Parts: sequence; structure tokens; C-alpha cells
Amino acid sequence: MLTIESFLANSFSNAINILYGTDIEGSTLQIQKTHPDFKGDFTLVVFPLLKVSKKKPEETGADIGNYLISNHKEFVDFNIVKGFLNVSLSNAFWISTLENSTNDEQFGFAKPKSTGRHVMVEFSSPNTNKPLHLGHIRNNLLGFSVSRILEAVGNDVRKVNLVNDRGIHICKSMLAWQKFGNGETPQTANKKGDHLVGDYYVRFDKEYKIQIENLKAQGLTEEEAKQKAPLMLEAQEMLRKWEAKDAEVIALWEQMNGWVYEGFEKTYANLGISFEKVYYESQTYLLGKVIVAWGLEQGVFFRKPDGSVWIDLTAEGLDEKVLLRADGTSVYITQDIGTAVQRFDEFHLNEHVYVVGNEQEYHFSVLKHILKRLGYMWSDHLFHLSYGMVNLPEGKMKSREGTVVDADDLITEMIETAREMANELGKLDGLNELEVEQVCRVVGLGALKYFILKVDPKKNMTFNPRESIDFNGNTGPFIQYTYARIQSVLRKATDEGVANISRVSVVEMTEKERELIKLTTLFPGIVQQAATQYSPALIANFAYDLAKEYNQFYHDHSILRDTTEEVKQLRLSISAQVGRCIKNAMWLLGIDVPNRM
RNA sequence: GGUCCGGUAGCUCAGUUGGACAGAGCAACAGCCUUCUAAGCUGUGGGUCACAGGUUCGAAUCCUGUCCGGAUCACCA
Repeated sequence: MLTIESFLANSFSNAINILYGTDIEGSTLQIQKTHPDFKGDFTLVVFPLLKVSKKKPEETGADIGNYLISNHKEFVDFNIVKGFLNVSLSNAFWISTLENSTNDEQFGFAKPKSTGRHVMVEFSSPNTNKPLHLGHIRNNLLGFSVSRILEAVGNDVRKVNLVNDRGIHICKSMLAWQKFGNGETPQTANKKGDHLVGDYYVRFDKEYKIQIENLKAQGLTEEEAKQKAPLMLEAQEMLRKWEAKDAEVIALWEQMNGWVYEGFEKTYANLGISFEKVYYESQTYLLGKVIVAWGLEQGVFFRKPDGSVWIDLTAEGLDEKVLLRADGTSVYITQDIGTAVQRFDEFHLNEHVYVVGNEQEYHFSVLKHILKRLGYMWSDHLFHLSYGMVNLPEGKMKSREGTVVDADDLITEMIETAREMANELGKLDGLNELEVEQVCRVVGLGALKYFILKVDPKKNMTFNPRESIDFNGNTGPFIQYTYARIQSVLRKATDEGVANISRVSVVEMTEKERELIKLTTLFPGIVQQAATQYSPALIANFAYDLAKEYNQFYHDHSILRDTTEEVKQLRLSISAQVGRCIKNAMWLLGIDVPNRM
């Protein structure tokens, strides 16, 4: 199937070839949708072609325009404004384009696994000492959406999660529970397990601070106090016991992590997020040591007098970086080296995407350089999808100051707001409780997901819990509403027995009708672009533009009334196709669309 | 201090590999529902694209410098 982009590129380069005897490189061919203020469907920028035509812009444009309308039946008209050649395509062309896609439910998507490429996307990666918050939500939504986008362009995608389930921070909540918990469990506390554990993490910090203050009162410096506080010493002792596989500590660790996993399960389910595979650091943290030993042998790494192992990356503009501590234990990056090698090996990966915040850019830069030095050719195919922070109007979220927006709370609030809104508008009359519940969930989550995904991943964003989430304007619900409207019309058409809409006769079309068909043809290209740029935001913005355009069309066109059969079929067919594009675009964002709302 | 990212309307954000007079939404104001869903549509006001140079037919976009904000430069993960 020919995309609109390649159809246009072929036509223009054919014209240029015949007229000027030159093959044009893709980059000098600048084709864009014609600016709304001018007549035409697509515009060729002729400035870059003056070198080969050796004529003025107007003459060059006229040459090409004339050639196209006399040799390609799809082109019917053209005009030239300054250096811009605006061409119009025939109604027959647009109608047949529409017809070709009316039965394609997967419109916009490539054939599954058609590229033969294996891609792994790692995201979420929570710590098991506290519940998920707004920052994790951005991570999860991005990772999930990017996975679907990469899948939609034909890759075999594997979504994985690497849970950080060990380390001193985990011991802190364990210790606090042991000391102050009195055997409390999620059941007795009637609380999600991740929240319960998170409370003890906060408790640790509180008690720890008191101890520090006491020690400072006894004359110790801040630094000394932090190091000598009994709680910290105990936590460190607990970590040593964990590493020595002390039965009691391991049992406590398993119990508390179990609580957290149960809690995470619910949050993931609420968000509609899933993984093919979950890795646990407790099982992978020793990976990479063998590779480091080998690299040391090869002279890629070096050993310092104290026994620690390093790599010198000053040639790459970075610093020296430690890979093994003096006592032989590994650090974070050691594990990442190990898991990367293991994964590329096991799954024959062509690409590995890490969805991790931008504060770890340095880390991933180091990781890539190390793997390259070790001779792994695929190191160029590690991609750090680095996203910006989510800030509150007051600034950064700080867990210690209790300004963190909790994921579960936020989801609940969104669904509640959706319900209030729907009630106010009288949208839910005639639906039973189950249907009401479903619509509010879909709409509430749609609002949240869209709000986060419409922003370019690499940008920091501001989230105002009270004001940010809107249900009107450039929002998820606006797009969902448009979809529901379309379904409503299609239902009505079926009820009225309107014939098969996959055959559309050629009739005169209004500007809006042409514009809508044109927009839908751009969808496959947008998906491609979103995949190359790892940007769900492109999909989100496309869906919005399309929905906005459709609502204008809907407002001043009658679809089922006062129209001929031909016009009815055309408009229904356009509606169906727009609905399909919206549905598929939203699917790529991980957002459901309701049949009514 | 070094490196990376950002600075577009009062607020939140778009702006395709440089292209036509910089666009949406929110907020404000004024209109449109006996007719397919008004979570919609239409209109008004709102800009020195941080600043200064440069490159070119053309710069919000590329280059240089300056200012502001963020991240990072741990034997933390």
C-alpha cells in the first residue's frame, strides 16, 4: 500500500526528472500540507529546486504544476504563491483513498512483526519501599505508549520492568516496621501494601532525623551524626545480613516486598499497564561481575591500589567511573552492563529502550561507552528515552515534605471528577451502574493519560492537581467525546438501514470533507514519525487536530438528514474512518474510547 | 566550574528534516441546543518566540555569545 507521502514524492520527483533531467534527493523535496489560507491540498516548496531548474521560482512551479496536471490524472489544479507550488488532487483520488481504507480496522499500523526487529522496552522500574507517584505515572504511560507505537510500526516488542527490590532504602522501611510496626499488616491496617510499607519508610526518616538532632546536641557535626545515628547503623547491619542470606531478614524482606507487589499490581491494573517480563534486582545485581573481570583482563578497565576496578572515560569527555568496589561488590552500572549483555544475547535484540528520567542521562551515557569499549557493536542501539520531571506549581515534589502526588489517589480522583462532571451534564441517564462505572473510568483515565502524553517527553512539565485536569478543550475527553459522537451516528445509520458505506460514489465535496479525508491519510506517517522520535506527543496532537476538525464538520454538515444517498454514504464513510483513526491513535496512547459518554 | 536539556500569549502546551502574516486549550468577554451527543461550535481581546549578533531567497527552528531555569558531574540506585 502506497502512503500519501511516497505517492506525492514519487509524482514530484518524476516531474522534476522529466523536466530537468535530474534525480532529486529526498531531502530537497519539501512537501507539506497546504496552509489553510491558500487553495490546494499539498504544497511543494520550490526554492530548493532552483539550482536544478535554473529558472525563477514562479516558472519552476509552473513547469512542475503543468506537467503534473497533464500527465498524472490525480492532479487537477495548481497555483503558485511566491515560491510555493500548491497542488490540488481530484475528488476521485480522495474518494478512492477513502474507499481503500474503509475496511481496514488496523489502519495506520504496519503488519505485526513485519520488520523482523526485536525491541525491548524497559520502564516503570519502581523501588519497593514506597508507592507509585505522579513521576512513575509519566514513566509508565510513556513506556507503555512507546511500546505500542514501536509495535505498530512492525517491531516485535517486549515490555519489561526491572524492580529495585534490594538495598539500603528497602532495609530502612523493614527496620522501621520491625521497630514500630507492632505486627501491622495491610489487612489489619486496611491499607494497600505499598502504602503501608511507604509509611514505614517515612517513619524511618522521621526517627532518623530525631536521632541526628540528638547527636548534634551532643556536639557531633551534621556529617558525623548522619553516620553514627543508631538507626542508620542498624539499617546497614540489616543490609549485610540480607546479603549474607540471614533467614530472618530474608523472611521479613519477602513478606514486605510481597505486600508491595500486591499494591503495585492494583496500580498497574488501574493504569492498564502490563509487562511481558519482570526482572528483580535481587536476582540480577550480581550480573556483570564476570564481564568486568574479563574487561580487566583485556585492559579495558584498570585496578586501583585499593583493589577497586575503574574505567577511564576522559577520552569520551566523561570521568573515571567505578565498576567494582574495593571489597569486590558491584555497583549499579555493573548490573546494567550484565543485564544488557544478557538481554541482547537471550532475545537477539536489535534495540533496547530504557525509559528513565533525565537525571540519569550521565549514567546511560557511561553505560553505552563502556559497552562500546568492551566491543559490543549493539551499544549504539541502546536508547535512553529520557523524560523530564513532573513538577507541581510550588516546584519539585518532595516525598519528605509530603508534597508527592500519589498515583492511586490521583487515579481515584480523576474517576470521581469524571463522574461529577458527567452527572452535572446529565450524561449518564439511562445507563446502569456498571456502565456508569466503566464510562467514568475510561474518561477519567483518558483525561489523565492524555494530559501527560501530549507533552513532549523530554520537557519538564507542570501538573496542577486542581486545575490541570480539564475535560474540555485540548483534552482526552474531548477526543473520546468525538469518538462517541461518531459511534452514535453510525448506530443511528445502521438503525435506519443505510446501505453499505464502503462504496462511495464520486460527488462534489465540501472543504471540510476533503480536509478530513486528507488528515486521515496522514495518520500512518504520523505513527512512523512517532516511532522514530519515540514521541507519543505526536500521536496525541494528531488525534486532537483530527477530532477538532471533525467537530467542526459535524457542526455544519448534516450526515443523515436532508442529504442524498451519495452524500450520506460519503459522510458516513468519512465519519467511520475518522473514528477508526481516533480509536487507533488513542490505542497507541493506551487510552480507551467509549461508545457513548 | 564542566556537560546536557529547556526559555513561545496571564496559565498549560503545539509549532514536522529552516518555509507562507507564530497556533491550540484554559482563563475573560459575546453569541449558538423543538433537528445525527452543547464534554460541542462561532466570535473578540491577548506575542519584542529570553537577549544580541551571524548564516540565507527565507530563522521560533541552524551557528556564536550573554542572561534565566532545571538536571548531572557518588565506591546511591
